[in-house]
Amino acid sequence: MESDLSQCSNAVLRQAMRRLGQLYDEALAPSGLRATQHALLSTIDALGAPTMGLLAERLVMDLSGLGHTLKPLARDGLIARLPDTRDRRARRVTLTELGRTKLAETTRLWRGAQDRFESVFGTERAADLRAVLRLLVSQEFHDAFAAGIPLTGQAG
Amino acid sequence: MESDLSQCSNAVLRQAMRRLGQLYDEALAPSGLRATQHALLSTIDALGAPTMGLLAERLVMDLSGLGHTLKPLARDGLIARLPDTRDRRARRVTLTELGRTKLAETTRLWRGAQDRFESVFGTERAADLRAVLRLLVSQEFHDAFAAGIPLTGQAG
DNA sequence: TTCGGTTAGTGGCATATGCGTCTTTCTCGT
DNA sequence: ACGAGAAAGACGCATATGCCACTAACCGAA
Repeated sequence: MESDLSQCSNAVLRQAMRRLGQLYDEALAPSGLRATQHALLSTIDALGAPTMGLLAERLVMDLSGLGHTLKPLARDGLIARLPDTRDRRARRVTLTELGRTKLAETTRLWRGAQDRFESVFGTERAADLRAVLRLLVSQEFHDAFAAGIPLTGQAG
Repeated sequence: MESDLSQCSNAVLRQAMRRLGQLYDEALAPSGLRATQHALLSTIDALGAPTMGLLAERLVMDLSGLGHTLKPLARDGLIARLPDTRDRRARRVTLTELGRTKLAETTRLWRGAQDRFESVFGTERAADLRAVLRLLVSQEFHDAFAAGIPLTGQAG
């Protein structure tokens, strides 16, 4: 029937997220951090000392949601929020020494899960999946959806 | 670099979920329900009067997580949890009259979002995406991942 | 029948996120 | 320089979920 969950892109995406999230979380468990937290630390590290806004944009997250998510990491001393000297409204998020150490640890564990996923699911299939998801996350798709105009046929 | 988020299947999947979830939620907003709640009602309806366990399995959710998620729906009178006469431990989840009415409403709104997504993202691309995600959610993949053995090359 | 192990749910605790509202700053146009 | 409106976060509130510990029921084997 048309209400079959497997036909709803959003529902299937959510199920997949729960499943894969569990696998990655399991792999990262020894570090005490979740996969989402590793992604957070990793992105902060990659951006240097991003403002909340930039970080939220990169993670495709709501600004306030990001704020909530960062709290446990700040509480545990893995990150710090420094005031921006240029714009006193802004906050620069940075990794602490402890945060950098933790990131090194979670990165090692993450790589294990990532490699395992690739080899089991198939390197090519995994790469294709990421490509399609990246398109889904892209600004082009977002704009196209808002306008109700089909995406121009770029590689997906 | 290898820690680039776009290279992490799990991270990209999560970003895509946030993005798509927002679009579907927006479409369902007039009903006052979230996309996740519509999926819940829809699945309950499709299964008739499933036990919590069966429902959780179908939704690829944790049993207790499902219990929490059902609370708002029960509070608002959209579903009811009836004791199973055969097994007094089990609970049968069913839609109330109000729940059925609400489901009809959300289904209409959901179809709008679904159609829009298909036409913008591309019918074929959307179908392919769902197929890959279904494979990711499948028991075969789960078992293969646990064993560390590559999936046999079925269509994906 | 009775005891031990298993199964179905519940509740507490914690993270993950979005929305709306409020405060503090910025930025401009005049 | 001043005031209106935009921009960056902070917070409370609510849903989404998972893990663990605990209780109530079931189910076989002895």
